[in-house]
Amino acid sequence: MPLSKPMQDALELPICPIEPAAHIIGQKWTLQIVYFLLNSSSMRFCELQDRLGGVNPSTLSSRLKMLEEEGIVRREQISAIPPHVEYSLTAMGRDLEGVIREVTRWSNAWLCGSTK
Amino acid sequence: MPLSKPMQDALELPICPIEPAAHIIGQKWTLQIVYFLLNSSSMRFCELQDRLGGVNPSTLSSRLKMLEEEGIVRREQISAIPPHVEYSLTAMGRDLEGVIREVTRWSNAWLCGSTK
DNA sequence: ACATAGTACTACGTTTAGTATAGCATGGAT
DNA sequence: ATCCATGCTATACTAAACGTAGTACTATGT
Repeated sequence: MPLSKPMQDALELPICPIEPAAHIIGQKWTLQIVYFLLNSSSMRFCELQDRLGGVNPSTLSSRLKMLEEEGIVRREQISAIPPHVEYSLTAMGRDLEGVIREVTRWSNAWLCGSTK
Repeated sequence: MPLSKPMQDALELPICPIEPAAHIIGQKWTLQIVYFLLNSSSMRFCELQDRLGGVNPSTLSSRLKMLEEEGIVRREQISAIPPHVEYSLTAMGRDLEGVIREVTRWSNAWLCGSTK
């Protein structure tokens, strides 16, 4: 049954419950970044840059900053020699595994479908 | 030495299997459009516009066109009176339900967590 | 006949997001 | 001192999304 909304729709159009998530996921590179971090526990900036195949470093930088602010990615300065930075997923980020799994399934079924 | 790049790295960078899906999903409004169409079997242009809360009609138009080309959305001209257009999901689009379900779960767990 | 309203858009000009390319800062190694 | 690697930032450009307005069609009211 399609959700029919009576009279109060102007005031409170049924809020789309995925809107805040869509705001994060619906940005370029977010899903791919999470995908790679899920598979490798931690990665460096340049490593991500290589894997993502041609993302521009400004975009990657701001995307990682946003994901850190949202609590999805953790940034750690490693003071070893040579010092560097490692990015990994928080619990919140790791919990996106279900989303990634479903996206992968759908992608394999309908987009990369030739090898099903 | 960190990963030195011989000559064949272009050949064997593990391709990200969600890239084609991310290209579709990682565009503004796509997830919300699919969410609403999953819940209502078919919707009109203006109805989507209202529910999405302030999407610009050019963007909605091009997004629907893209989704139709990808095989996710079906567009039907209804020749009743008054004539209008109805948008609905194809089988490919309906199969995104698992993705939407996981996104909803994650969103409720971490973003809208206070309520529900 | 003419204006008004609903539906589904398109057109125009502006802002924001993302891009290509280059360069900077730090810390070894040579 | 010079070179390289890492992790970015800076600059200038293009593409995506935006707000607002308007068009084309049909129907309905005056």
